Amino acid sequence: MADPALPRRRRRRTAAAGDPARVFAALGEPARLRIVSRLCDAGPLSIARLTEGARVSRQAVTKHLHALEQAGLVQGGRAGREQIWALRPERLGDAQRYLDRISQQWDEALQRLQAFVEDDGPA
Amino acid sequence: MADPALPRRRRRRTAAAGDPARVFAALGEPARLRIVSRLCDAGPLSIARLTEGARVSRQAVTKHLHALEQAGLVQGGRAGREQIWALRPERLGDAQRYLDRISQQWDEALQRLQAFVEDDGPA
DNA sequence: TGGATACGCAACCATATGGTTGCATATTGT
DNA sequence: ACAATATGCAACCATATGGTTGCGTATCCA
Repeated sequence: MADPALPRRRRRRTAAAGDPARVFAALGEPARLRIVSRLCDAGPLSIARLTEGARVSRQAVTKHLHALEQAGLVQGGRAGREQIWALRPERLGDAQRYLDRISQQWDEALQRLQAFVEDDGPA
Repeated sequence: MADPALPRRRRRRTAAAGDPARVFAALGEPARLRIVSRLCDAGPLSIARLTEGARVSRQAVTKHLHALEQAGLVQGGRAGREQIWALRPERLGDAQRYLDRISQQWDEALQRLQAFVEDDGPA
């Protein structure tokens, strides 16, 4: 990590890996999804910087950041008088893998259906 | 702006592909995520069948199904006195691709950071 | 036909959620 | 020290959300 603002690993109170709904819920709010997106391609940003691009107040942004933190998607740390928030891509990976898994289940279900049709279907 | 001269696009009640937050919000409710998961590996199910596995009332399940429909994740149809709901995997694919995209942005940001460190960093 | 099954609709309720404003605190820089 | 900046905290508010119950309707089947 190049950013000295990021504190040491603080793994508390964040969503467990086996809680995909929490991550999806966090991403399900347009303002929050935007924050995640911005952190994704701009790197760690302060609350003030994040508020610049948003249409809501600083406090609203702060609340969203806390929600994202609860979901394990972002992590914050202080740098002087600023609080810097950074993306934490692990949970995004979790969400991806979850979608992959149920998509695969869907494909398997389709295959089972095909097998059933071939077996029992119209002669 | 929609030019009135252009052929009108089919207006859908369901979420547009470019509305990932809506899909994530739909998946962000544990009960709904469970419904999606069940439809994924069990195939189309009636409301009664879906209610069997749920801890909430049939009406709650119905509401969730409507929410999922709004997000474009499921589609319902009648079969006699039953209403059958089926998964609609396209939106899941959209969500997957969205996560892929921002994950990739994150990777590119990391690479930019590395390039910056190599260029300007401690000699 | 009549009962059982499957569902839709509407009203209602408690809480969660997203947003705001006001004010206090800490940090920076002159 | 002082003003400006960046943030935290708490109260407050309107609406959305998830859940329930009650009741009416359609369909299946004996």
